[in-house]
Amino acid sequence: MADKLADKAKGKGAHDVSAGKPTMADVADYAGVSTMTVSRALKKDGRVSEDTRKRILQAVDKLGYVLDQAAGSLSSRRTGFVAALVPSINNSNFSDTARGITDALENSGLQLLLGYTDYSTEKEEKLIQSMLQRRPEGIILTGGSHTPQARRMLEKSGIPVVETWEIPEDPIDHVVGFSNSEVMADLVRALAGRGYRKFGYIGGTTARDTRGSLRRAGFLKAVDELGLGPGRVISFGVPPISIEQGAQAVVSMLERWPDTEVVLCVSDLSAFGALMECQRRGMKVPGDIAIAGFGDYEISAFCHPRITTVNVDCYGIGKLAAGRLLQAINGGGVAGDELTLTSYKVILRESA
Amino acid sequence: MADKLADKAKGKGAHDVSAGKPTMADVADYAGVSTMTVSRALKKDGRVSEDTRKRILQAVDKLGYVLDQAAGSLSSRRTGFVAALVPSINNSNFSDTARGITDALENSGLQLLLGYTDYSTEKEEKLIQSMLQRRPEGIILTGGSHTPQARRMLEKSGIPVVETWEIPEDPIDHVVGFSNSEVMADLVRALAGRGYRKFGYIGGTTARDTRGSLRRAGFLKAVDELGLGPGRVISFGVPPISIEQGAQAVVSMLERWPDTEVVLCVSDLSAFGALMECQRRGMKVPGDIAIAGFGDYEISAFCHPRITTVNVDCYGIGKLAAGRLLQAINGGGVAGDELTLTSYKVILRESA
DNA sequence: AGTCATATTGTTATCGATATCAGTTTCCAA
DNA sequence: TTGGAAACTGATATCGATAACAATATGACT
Repeated sequence: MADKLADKAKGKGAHDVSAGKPTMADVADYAGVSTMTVSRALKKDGRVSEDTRKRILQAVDKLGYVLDQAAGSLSSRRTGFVAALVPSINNSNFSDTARGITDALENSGLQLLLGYTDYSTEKEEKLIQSMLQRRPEGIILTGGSHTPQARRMLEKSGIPVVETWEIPEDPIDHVVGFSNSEVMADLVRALAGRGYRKFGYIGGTTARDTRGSLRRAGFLKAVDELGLGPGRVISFGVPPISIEQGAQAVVSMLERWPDTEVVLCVSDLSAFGALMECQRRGMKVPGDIAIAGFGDYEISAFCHPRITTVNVDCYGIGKLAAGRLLQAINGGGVAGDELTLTSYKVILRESA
Repeated sequence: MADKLADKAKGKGAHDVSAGKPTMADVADYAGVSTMTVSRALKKDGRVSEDTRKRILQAVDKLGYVLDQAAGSLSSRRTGFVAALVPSINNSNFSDTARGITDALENSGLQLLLGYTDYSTEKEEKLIQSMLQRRPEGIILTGGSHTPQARRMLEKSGIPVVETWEIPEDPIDHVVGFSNSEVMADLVRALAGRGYRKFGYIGGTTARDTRGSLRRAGFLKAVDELGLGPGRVISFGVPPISIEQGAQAVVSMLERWPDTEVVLCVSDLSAFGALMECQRRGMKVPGDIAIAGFGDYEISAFCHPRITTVNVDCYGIGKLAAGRLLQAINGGGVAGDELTLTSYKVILRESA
């Protein structure tokens, strides 16, 4: 009733244009239609006559009206959000994936909620919880390791989930990724094919970076299968992997096993660090020692010598994952497989 | 009244737990309190007795309840969103800024909505429009160039705006940045101090990357002021700036002005490309030609030779911008200046 | 002319939380 | 004891949009 008084004060039905943000009701008043018609006019699919639509758009422009999606979400029960969690955005592999997701979402009307886990499942759990409060219509994760609580929340949420960048043993829902161990093993085989025999590996230690651990496992397995003795492994600290760590690790490698012929790195960044450190010490790459990376970062294609690596189509992972999510959200049932294997390619360049 | 019937059908007050997502009312029922008490219990500041809080949290856990922030936003009129637009996330300078923003927002309870403009003011305008529909409580932009429509929308929105990475002539609201031209000029002076006299510059052409244009302007101005004749400029295409462009541009530079002593680049990425290309051609850097970059990317500190550059504290820009935004959102009036100049530092290394 | 499909617009009832104000209880000082 | 502040808790009325269904107009077709 306070409302009625207010209305009276301003003149019945004449919503006050000057004060506060205009609402859809203001626009409706101004255009002489109901809010429902305004609502319809503002969506592309709305069935409204050209004439009234024009009138409404004029009113919108005149009043400077901006649709309030929070209100819309509540009543339509569709928030138009999609959540994606990546370990770090300060890593061009993952930012490429984020870009792929963004591009795939471009014309879907969905808004991306991006979060960084810092390679920590605990932080991932917290993020999942806070993301779910926004009622996203789907969620994209990196990797297959999650806390039990995180899994529970995701399962209960009832929204489609896409895990990326790995092939989890026990997937939650959809998967778009590749086998890190197998890809690394392929790289080992390719290099063995080039004649290298004494293999070294540089990578992180912790279980925190599961993809890194898988790559190391793939390295060890392949070296072993080729009968090239136990692989030589130098570990450094926790992710994020930096160039500097690669530089330090290659020094340790050379101290411990001076006759190492080729060093594979968990990431192009560490490979680059290793390469530069070798050059700084006057070593020839690949003459004195060969170096290979993982991830096909831009630098690897342009540094000197160019770095042998594996391209794992980071952008494509994001694009496919988001596409799969859209299918699951819109199409309801998904056609075909729940598992999408993404392509990868060993890229032999000059460094190994 | 339909409500009452429904209630009756299920048994008065006994919200159906098994079906659909539980709401706050379900939790309230289960815990034997009102929704208001549940609401209070779920915020840290809520004044609820320890006893009932525990009971409520148990109910939440039991029912697997997840707060719906869309509904909360509507009634509290606070969405808890902050929007940030960066030109590209696939550029470590801007992803560092994004990281700074994220970190500053960490414990504020605010959720970041991140968008990529691809260096286009048109796309920025579209993004601003769609972001505003989410009713963010503040917005962070990169750069000072915006479409008139974008400015209008921002001004009408009534939320605090922070422009970053530049000092706009006509700021919308708050600014956290530095003078791209002045910083580049400083770099020129520092290199002139090292004895270089014939200056070249590699950078983009378009007005699209205003920061790039400002840097070039600063270069030309400084070279001129030092009486070192007109600077030699090689332009390449539109952003994003790639390593490859730097490699190509340095070739053009050497063809056109073979006696160039030092080449400054709009970004470390192009500097790196130029450096590698020179090495590939057997040129000594800095012996035959010196190279400098801008932005202090990680590679510059580790490549061989290390690249002389300018650090512009990308992370700090993000952190300060978000801090400033928080002040404006919470504190209401902002203490002190609307303009925050961020620090920068010329870093002389081996390449120039 | 009458019937029915189509196009357009309106009415009503929520969506799920929180602000606000109003009770109720507790506890302590006088 | 008792008044009254402080601590809790609850009832009610929104917040601003949209779904679902209803109503009306328009026109085509038999």
